[in-house]
Amino acid sequence: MPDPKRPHSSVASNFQADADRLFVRSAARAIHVLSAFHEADGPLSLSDIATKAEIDRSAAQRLVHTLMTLGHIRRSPDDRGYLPGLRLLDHTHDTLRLDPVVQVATPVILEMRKSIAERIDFSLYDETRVIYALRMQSKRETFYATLVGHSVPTYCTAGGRATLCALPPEEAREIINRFALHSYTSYTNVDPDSIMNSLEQARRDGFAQVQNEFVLGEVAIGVPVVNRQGRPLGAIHIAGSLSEWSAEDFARRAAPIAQEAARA
Amino acid sequence: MPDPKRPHSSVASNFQADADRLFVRSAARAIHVLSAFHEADGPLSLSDIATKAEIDRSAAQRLVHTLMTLGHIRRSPDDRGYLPGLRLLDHTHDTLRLDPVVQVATPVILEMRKSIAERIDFSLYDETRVIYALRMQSKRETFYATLVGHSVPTYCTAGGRATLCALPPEEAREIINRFALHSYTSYTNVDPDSIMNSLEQARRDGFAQVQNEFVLGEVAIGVPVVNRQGRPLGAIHIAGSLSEWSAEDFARRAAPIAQEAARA
DNA sequence: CTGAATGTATTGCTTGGCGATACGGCTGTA
DNA sequence: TACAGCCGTATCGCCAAGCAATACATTCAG
Repeated sequence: MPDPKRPHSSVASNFQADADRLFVRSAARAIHVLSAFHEADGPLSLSDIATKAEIDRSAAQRLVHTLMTLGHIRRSPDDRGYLPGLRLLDHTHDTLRLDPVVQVATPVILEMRKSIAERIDFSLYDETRVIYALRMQSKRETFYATLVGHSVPTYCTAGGRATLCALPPEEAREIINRFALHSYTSYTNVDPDSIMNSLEQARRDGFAQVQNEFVLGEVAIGVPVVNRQGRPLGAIHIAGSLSEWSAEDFARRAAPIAQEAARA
Repeated sequence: MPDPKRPHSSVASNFQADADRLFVRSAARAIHVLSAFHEADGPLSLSDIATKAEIDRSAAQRLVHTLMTLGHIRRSPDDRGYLPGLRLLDHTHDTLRLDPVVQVATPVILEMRKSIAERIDFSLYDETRVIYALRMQSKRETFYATLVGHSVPTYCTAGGRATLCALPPEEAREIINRFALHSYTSYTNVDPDSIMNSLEQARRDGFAQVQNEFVLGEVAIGVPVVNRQGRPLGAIHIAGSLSEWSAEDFARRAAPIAQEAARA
């Protein structure tokens, strides 16, 4: 029962099911502060951060102060708000460098690049999305979503479908259902049954192919990378432009390369 | 005066000059836990983390537990320790995507790639080091230090010297002195005066050139990217192999391209 | 000039986090 | 096969670290 003397109700226990005696709230709040930038498209003020992290301004002040002294947050160059700090990139490096999948994938991807000039990526599986971890750009790169750490949905991308098709169908379905399916282009497939069919097809072919569903004018094929038990760890994918390739030619050319790479 | 009843002396206030009433120790500790992986070369156990983060096992347990529920730490695939979690890559993406320097550098770098086939990188200045933020690999890439977030010293790399030469000499000197100068190769220049001379040279030429000092067989040139006040923000650098280029040819070829790019 | 932002600083109360300790399960070895 | 030494996990009582509220100096827009 809430203590009437408490100035504010403790209803919002600030995330995390209560009575987890090992959960350190301040630590989680610090992470929430950093995560506030996920929904940002420019520098954030203290109040912005407080809102997005769902804490009060005081907490935001303390946490931002702390994270700033550690280099994980900095003021924006024009002194008009806060930005993620460069020290975060050190953790990036650790994450990639220590990831066993990335470790073995790196030389293979570098080798692949010799056989095909298109854009090659390696991404890691994270349930409803895959996260770009290694990127080899092609000569003609237009948009700038070419950053490491970029993540895309599993249900409508070649790399994503590749990982899903390595799962038991019921698990894949569960993940697709969990998603708020969204039409990125007029070609995006948002029907769960139809997506399941694509997975079935990909399982037969040994690779997933997607055209126009996420980015218009793009054709991509993806091959899953699985562990010993057959569970997906990530995917290798190759993307090309539909103005240069027919879908069939692209698959014929790229799929064997990716498949061979995935075998290693 | 220390209370004799306190079971352990509070001498070690766990980093951070005391009496900073805004400093949230638990938040800092969480970051220290993540930073423990900087000195790791494989999965870490709880005790490893405790040691490297300079906290006790209990604290490590609580913090790791918390960070794990947030996806910033995970168990290693073979269940033999902890690794940095994939959620950290989301912060990577934010850091790069929101960085104003990266924002303007990206299209320029992508454009550059059309004119030269060697390895092109863009890195951000962080005092004693520069951190790789954008990477365009060349065809023949051998080692796998090709990851985003990788950082290298300022004093003996082309990108680093480029940023230093944009600083007032006394500041550059101060940063060089702060460094434990280390010979990466037998060619590494570890004499502060001599490094200062290289900076002077780079200032005259408009670009910094380094051969063999950090990686044997490699020649690289770097051009600083500065803000309106002339302070360094980062550097564009191009690296090639000494087996294919003479130092002079490489500079003649690469420097103008990089300089033009830096101007934007 | 005013009103609403910004970032910064202070304070007293209390609960969240602390550190010690214990435990069961592996693994390697003596 | 016993044992020593790790591992990760779980519990508990105490108290200072962290909390929320509040106040304030600046800056900027209207």
